[in-house]
Amino acid sequence: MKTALKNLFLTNPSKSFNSYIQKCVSLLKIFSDKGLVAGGTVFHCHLLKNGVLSERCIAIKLLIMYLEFRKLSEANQIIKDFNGFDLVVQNCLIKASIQWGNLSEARKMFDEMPERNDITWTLLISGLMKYGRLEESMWHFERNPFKSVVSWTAAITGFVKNGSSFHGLKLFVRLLESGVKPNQFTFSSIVSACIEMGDFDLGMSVLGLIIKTGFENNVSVSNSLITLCLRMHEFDQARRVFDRMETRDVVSWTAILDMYVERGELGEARRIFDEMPQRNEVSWSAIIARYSQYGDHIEALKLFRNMVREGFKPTISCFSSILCALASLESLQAGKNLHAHVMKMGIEGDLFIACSLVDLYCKCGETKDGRLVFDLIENKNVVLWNSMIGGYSTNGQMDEAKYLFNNMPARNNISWGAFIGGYVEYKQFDMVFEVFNEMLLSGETPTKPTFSSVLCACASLTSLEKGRDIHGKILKLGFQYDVYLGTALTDMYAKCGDIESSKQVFDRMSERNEFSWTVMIQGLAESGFAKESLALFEEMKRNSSVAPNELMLLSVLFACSHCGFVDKGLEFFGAMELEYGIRPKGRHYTCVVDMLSRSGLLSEAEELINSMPFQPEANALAALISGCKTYRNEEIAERTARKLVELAEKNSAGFILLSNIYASAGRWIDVSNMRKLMREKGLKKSVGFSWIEVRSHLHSFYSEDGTHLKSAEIHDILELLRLEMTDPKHIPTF
DNA sequence: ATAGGGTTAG
Repeated sequence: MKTALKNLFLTNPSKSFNSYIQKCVSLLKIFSDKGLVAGGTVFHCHLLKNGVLSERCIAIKLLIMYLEFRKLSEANQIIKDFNGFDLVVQNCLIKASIQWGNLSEARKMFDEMPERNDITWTLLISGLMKYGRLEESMWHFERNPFKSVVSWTAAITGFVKNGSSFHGLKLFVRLLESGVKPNQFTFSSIVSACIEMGDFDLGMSVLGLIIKTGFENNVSVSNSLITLCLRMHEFDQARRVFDRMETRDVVSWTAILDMYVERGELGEARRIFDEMPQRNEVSWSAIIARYSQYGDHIEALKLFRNMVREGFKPTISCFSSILCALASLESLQAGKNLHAHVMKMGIEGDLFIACSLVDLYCKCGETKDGRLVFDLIENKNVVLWNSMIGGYSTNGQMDEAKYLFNNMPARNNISWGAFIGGYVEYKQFDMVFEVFNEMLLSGETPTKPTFSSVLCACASLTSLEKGRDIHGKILKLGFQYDVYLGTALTDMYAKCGDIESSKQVFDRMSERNEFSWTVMIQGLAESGFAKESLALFEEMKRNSSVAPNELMLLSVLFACSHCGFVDKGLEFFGAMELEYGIRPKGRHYTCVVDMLSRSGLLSEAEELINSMPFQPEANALAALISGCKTYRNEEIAERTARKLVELAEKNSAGFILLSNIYASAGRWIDVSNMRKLMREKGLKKSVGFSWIEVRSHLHSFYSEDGTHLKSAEIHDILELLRLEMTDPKHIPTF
């Protein structure tokens, strides 16, 4: 930009007029492409001063610039000065109307034009396609007297971008039959169609045609071919295409960068990124998006800062990646700052941005602000609806989620999944299965994450029957087990007590992550297979790159405790911080206290409690008291009980345990005192409930009675049964 | 005027 300006001022308009005009034209294009409103306006004055506004090409470029800036009055002024509407000016206006989404205006202008050229027709055809009006577009295409490659390509591209690749291909065949020669744009589009249809073989036969017509060395065609190979996971082939290219542009580099990212080789990708001969905002977006997708949000933010520092203007996709990173980090303040920035740029109406913003606010627990963003968007798409429903779901606002779900104009399987996920997270399992069944009845196919959340519900209910049923459905759909689904199945079987099936699923998984190992180790430990659990933990340390985590160590300690491996347990406990860098939490202490108390090491257990850097869990004290009971140690029991009373002042868990201990000792007066005290303090025991399944419908019963619809009837029947059992002479009267 | 790389929801 700077050099272009300097260059211009060195040119004398009176001496080399043509070169001067050409430089002005290219500068105007820069102003309008980069959206430099102020610079463009000043440059307008400069042109006025030099008296070159009457030059046709200058006036047109100026008009295009003002249309780009949406400065309508300035644009109209230029049209007036230039003496009205010729074909080129009208084409510019049609293009602007389409860009601003005013299709009816574009149609009106088109219909009223006295003459039209190929560009006019193509503008309308591609414009209609852009807004999904396929039939209307084709109607014009068929009537277009100038069927050039460009209009053919516009129509083909329109089909591909609207997900009708097959129609695009049919049109391509017609193009070949008509004798018009396809160009590099056409081929790029056709390769995209193959990608969209997932048809690698078809892509390869198109490649034959590309070579035959001599386009194989074209940069953009090669770039699409790289993407074709990437999508089909033919990474070596992709690299071969890249290596064969004579010239590569920033797109080629970005595509190959993405290949390494896709293979999970982020280090190699970063190396390529750092060594790329040229970068643009898309290459930046690509690497930033991937860092965020791989969970390194901090690095993504650092890269974003570097990008801005190097003077690149972040694109919409880049903003949405960063907003997504901020959502994952739950940094509300930074998110709000970026929101302000987005508003300043005037892109808050973009659907990608809006979705990310809704997600950001909801992940930070601010569903109201999320809703504000949601309500401001006029043309909502499914994704936006789903974001909002998902936001309410994760925040437990199921009534709001339900209302939106019932009133959305169009649902897809992700909407169902988002809605069901909320019920899973907030443990309303009867609703989970009700909605899930409704989903199946509606003919929607659940996605993998939906299956895994429903499996999680089965695990929580320990409903093996339902779990197996879901497993069957997954098999029937022919889903490949991915890590998430495999882990969910492993967990479900383990929690439902079918440890054999659990092990089977785990053994068959081709890829295992931290969660997979955790659920299996935990499953074995909690099902009483302590030795196997410990062995698996050792195997993981030996054979995988997964590092031990808090939950695994809890399972390992649990296993040691239940196997009576006191020494081994203490060894693991000691190694937690030193070897694995995990600071023991309350749960770990409780587990070790329990282990010591079970084996009669009461004073060691008491010592451990006293040495804790923070408040012990009430359960730890209860475990010790229970040990004292087994090994008859009144002294420690008394001291510990006093601590429990102290603790009970602060939380309800302590109260409940204490009253349970009193109850098991038969001290009913103390029990009733505790209950009274709890009521006075407003402490509430979390509600207990149980459930049964009748004809695949789930009935829940809460400890506060009367929540079941047929509660009264059930009690009547119970009374009948009781009578029958206690009074042999009683004859039931049905 | 037409094309290729990056972006949102569970």
